[in-house]
Amino acid sequence: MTGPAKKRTPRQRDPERTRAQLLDAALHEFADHGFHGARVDRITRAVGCNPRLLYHYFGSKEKLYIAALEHIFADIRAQERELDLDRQEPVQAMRRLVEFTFDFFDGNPLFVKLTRNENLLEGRFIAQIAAIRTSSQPLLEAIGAIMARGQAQGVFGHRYDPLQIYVTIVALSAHHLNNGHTLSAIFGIDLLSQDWRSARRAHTVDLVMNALSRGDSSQG
Amino acid sequence: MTGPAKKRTPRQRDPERTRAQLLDAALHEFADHGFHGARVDRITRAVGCNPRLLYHYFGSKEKLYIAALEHIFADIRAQERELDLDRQEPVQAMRRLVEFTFDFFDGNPLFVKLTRNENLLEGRFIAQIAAIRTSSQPLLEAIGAIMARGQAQGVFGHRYDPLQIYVTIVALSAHHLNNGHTLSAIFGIDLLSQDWRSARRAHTVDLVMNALSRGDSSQG
DNA sequence: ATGTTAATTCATAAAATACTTACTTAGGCG
DNA sequence: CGCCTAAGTAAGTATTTTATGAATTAACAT
Repeated sequence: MTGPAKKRTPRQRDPERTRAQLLDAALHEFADHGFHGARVDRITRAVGCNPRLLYHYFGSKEKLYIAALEHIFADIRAQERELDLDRQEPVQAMRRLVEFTFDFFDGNPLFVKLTRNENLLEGRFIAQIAAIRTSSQPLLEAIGAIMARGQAQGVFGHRYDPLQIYVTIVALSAHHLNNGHTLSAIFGIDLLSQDWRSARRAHTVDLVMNALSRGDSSQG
Repeated sequence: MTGPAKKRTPRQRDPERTRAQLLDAALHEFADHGFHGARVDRITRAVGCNPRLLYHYFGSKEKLYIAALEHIFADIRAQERELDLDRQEPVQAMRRLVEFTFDFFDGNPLFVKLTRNENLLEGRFIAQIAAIRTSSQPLLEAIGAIMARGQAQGVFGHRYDPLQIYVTIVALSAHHLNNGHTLSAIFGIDLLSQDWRSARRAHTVDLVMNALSRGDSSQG
């Protein structure tokens, strides 16, 4: 019976929450400014805590960055696992993968931005994250399996390298997000508008399905 | 002792050369580290000149960055103009455009890197470069013309939006360069190796031509 | 209640970093 | 020759930014 002792103010003494808030703020800061442009100070101010805390929980700016990177990559793994591609017909499975991939990038600007920055750094930190490789191997195998089944059934034509196909899907899904600002400036059309992105989605699905299909099926 | 007075070291008093060296060093520095990560000090040390000179010629780090961006974008314009797409048969013209685009990105890592960083900055500076929009309009028109001719001749099928097609070409050509480090780390395969890039080239040409063609022509 | 440990704050050290002020020298031109 | 401007140098400085050392406060088991 601790009766009135229960009155703990919610913000006080909540390490997990503080840590989570710091990580979330870091995610946004690194996404918006890159590793070098990110300011530790801005992160702590966004959370409303002391700079000292950041070092208490994460040790350094680098380690915080790595934690953020790891966190965001864990997300895509989780979502990919729900896809359940093996139980569907090849054509439908492939269409579903393409749509999922497109929508994932479209709906996760943080992922897109952090990945871009990590590539600017030549992948210096992603290599330090264990279990990043193992997570995506099943995906490649799933793609290979879909293609093999499709070929056996005669609905798919020439068999491409699964990795090429996956890179193609990602490329078509994400390039306009990765390079939206320069492309928009160059062509005077907003590639990041909802309209353009919707059109891009249809185009992406179209292209991939067209590439895999036998070629004598779909022409209108 | 004015005898050896002729000993003017070649680096002295050569403004054009110094300026060009600064710009070139800046190009590499900004490409390798991004705007925020770039160090003015490193640039001047690479040239072997005094920091003051950089400000003498360019005014500020920002203006130097803009100058570098402008410089690298001037390159692609010049090369694009040589393509001469209107005089070739549609299929060949399109193939040539795809190959050129692929090879351009493949051979210009500086362009790829600077573009990536400019997108990280949300295109803050590219908008300030006049005449960047006008330069790429002819390209879109050329693509539209090729597609119209191809359709009229019956060698191309359904007509896509030229901008979608161009973004597709660029996406397939550049995504593995833009995201090579993360993709390589994830899949455990070096996407930046010469072998993989060669395979990617064939794949890119294949996909684009396949997308445009009527679909009943090429299947082996 | 009390001693221990973890969480938090304060104050600031220490290192980079973009940019300047003040000066020197080179070389074209009358 | 001697002036004048542009090119170049030497040596800062003001400011920002990462990172800590030590004091303070809350939580919790005993």
